Amino acid sequence: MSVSVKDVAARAGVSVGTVSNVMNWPDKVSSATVERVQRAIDDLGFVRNDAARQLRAGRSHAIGLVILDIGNPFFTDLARGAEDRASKAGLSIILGNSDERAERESSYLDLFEEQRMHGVLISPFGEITARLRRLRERGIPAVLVDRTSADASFSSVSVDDVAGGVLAVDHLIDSGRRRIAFVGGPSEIRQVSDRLEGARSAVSAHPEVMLEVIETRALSVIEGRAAGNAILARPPEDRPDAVFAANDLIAMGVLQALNMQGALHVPRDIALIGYDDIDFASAAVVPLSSIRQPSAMIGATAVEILLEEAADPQLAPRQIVFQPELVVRESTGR
Amino acid sequence: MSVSVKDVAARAGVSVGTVSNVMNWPDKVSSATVERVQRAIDDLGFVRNDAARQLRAGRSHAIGLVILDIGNPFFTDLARGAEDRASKAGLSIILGNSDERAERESSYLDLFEEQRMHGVLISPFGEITARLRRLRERGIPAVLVDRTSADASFSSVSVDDVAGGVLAVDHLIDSGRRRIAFVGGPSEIRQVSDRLEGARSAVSAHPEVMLEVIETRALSVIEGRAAGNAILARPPEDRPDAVFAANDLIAMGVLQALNMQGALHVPRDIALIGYDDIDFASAAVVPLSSIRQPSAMIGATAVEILLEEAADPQLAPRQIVFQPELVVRESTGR
DNA sequence: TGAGGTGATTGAATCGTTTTAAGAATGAGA
DNA sequence: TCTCATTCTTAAAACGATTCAATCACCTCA
Repeated sequence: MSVSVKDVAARAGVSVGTVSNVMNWPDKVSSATVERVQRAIDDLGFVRNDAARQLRAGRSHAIGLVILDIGNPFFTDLARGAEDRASKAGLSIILGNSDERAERESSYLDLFEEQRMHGVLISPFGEITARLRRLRERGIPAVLVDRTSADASFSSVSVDDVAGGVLAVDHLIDSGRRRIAFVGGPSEIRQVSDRLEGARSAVSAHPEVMLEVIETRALSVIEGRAAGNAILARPPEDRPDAVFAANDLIAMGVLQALNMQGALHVPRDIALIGYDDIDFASAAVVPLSSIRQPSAMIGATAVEILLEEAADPQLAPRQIVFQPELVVRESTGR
Repeated sequence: MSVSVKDVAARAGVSVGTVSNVMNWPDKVSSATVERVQRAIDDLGFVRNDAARQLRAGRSHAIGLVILDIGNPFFTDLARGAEDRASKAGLSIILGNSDERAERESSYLDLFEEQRMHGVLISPFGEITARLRRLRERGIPAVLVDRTSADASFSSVSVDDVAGGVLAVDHLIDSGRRRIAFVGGPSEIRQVSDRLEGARSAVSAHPEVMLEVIETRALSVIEGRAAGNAILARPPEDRPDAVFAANDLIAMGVLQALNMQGALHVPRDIALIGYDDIDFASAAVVPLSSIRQPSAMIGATAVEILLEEAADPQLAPRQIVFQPELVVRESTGR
């Protein structure tokens, strides 16, 4: 059923070793032989068996990537970046979606260990440091993405959410806003608390600016709309003149609520800035200002570090932190 | 560095064959031995090497899935359904995103052939029938998802988009609308033309109902908003009283345009129905009626068929077509 | 003519698991 | 005591690509 190097060797009239050399070290083989073997490969439609290669090599030619949520554009962009970088090194990416469930995360790590992956990239959900440590002992390096390693024992590539919060609020203040509401939650989510911390720190430099926090139960459009309606219900003098939403979904909800009645206008009465810069942000009724994270770059950099650690397991872990970027659109204009 | 069956066997004081039996055919081994071997496995932290298993088995324990667009919730839901069904059979899903690029699609097929996958699920983009045929000759079955096979030489699992068009327009007619506009495009996309065909067929049974087509250049929010503005610009007597959008993104754009000015009201003046039932549909300012496709079911069914074909390559290809479902929300109320 | 060198090719060993035929141990029945 | 079943267990042979020491062919130069 299947064609093997043996068949190719027989057809080309050479030994299996030579066939292997043609594929992996063509310089070692005379050009006449290369051509003859190549023709045999084409004639027979030979495709090498990766399992056999892997067994011999001791490790796979793929990198495992476990992400938290495949529905989140941030992670799919990250995966794309990782894929592009990996394919340059002749490696492929195996994508796993943990869906924020510890048992799924764990079963992907099992799979990746069984497959003797070249390395593992993971945005961790559960407590997996021990697992990763064991993988490393077995020669499979791991790099954290979008999270930092608590004890710095693993390399990580993440984004500075505190700086993002500063960026957003500084922009609001720069454009003349003085009463800022932070909308988002729950605050246990690190991204939320970091962004809020950034907001607080930006405000602290301006005594004339006030910051209030409107906590939501989730980072969804629905919750954002509820918060927006709550703002609408207040007497005008109690309303903020700017909203910093913890992510774009919240911002879209707030925008819908404020615009709905026609009583208030974004950005005239209230400026609005979101976070993540998802595709929908630019397609909103009023295009949303937002904070963009270099998602693809994170993926690419993580692969880069992983490759270096795979080549030299002695390397000290590194923590890479990217800076987010302000994207100004209509929703914070005047 | 790595622990192998040999090490386990040595520690448990049995042969490697027995260790293998403990893992794969525990009934063949006395319970005392099972326990002893199991302890050795745990003590040493043995994880079997999948490459070696695969090499011996001749095929991998994974199914390859190539989708068109990882950013589209329809496909991620489909992937989730496939994953759940596959894991019940002890198989894992390797997800590839072709991004509607022929060369990426092709390179995933290369990868899957090198890996001697258990089978391949694919929503095809380019012309790949010949490739799939070769895979089948080599013992790797393939099932098409979200597309039918032109010559019925492969099994497929898809959704009846024509029926979806009928569902949508019947619902609009049932709720008293008489002047319906279909908004979507480009018409080369099969989904678009099928849905329009369904709309036409629903209208043809009602001589009092008119259908017009407003073609867009893409299935995006922006294009939808442009179409909505075009409708707004018409004199009131020329406007449709219902819009059937080719997908939810278009529908959201139309909704934004119509609601923006406050001149028209959805659903009072114009009813609006979308297609796909994405998460954002229920979170829109006016919750969108839509046509839901059983995405997860498609994935699960495709895996099911694939497994049957993998077990018996002689099976005749089957074409499974699912029926879409009407989801009524406010946007088509009165 | 023969020693030495160079470059191309070979063939056997190897990776870690599963499978299978053969072997050992135990017990039952004659 | 011997034979025949019945369990369990073993050892060796796959699977297919890669690697590396060994061999071969050919050439150069003393």
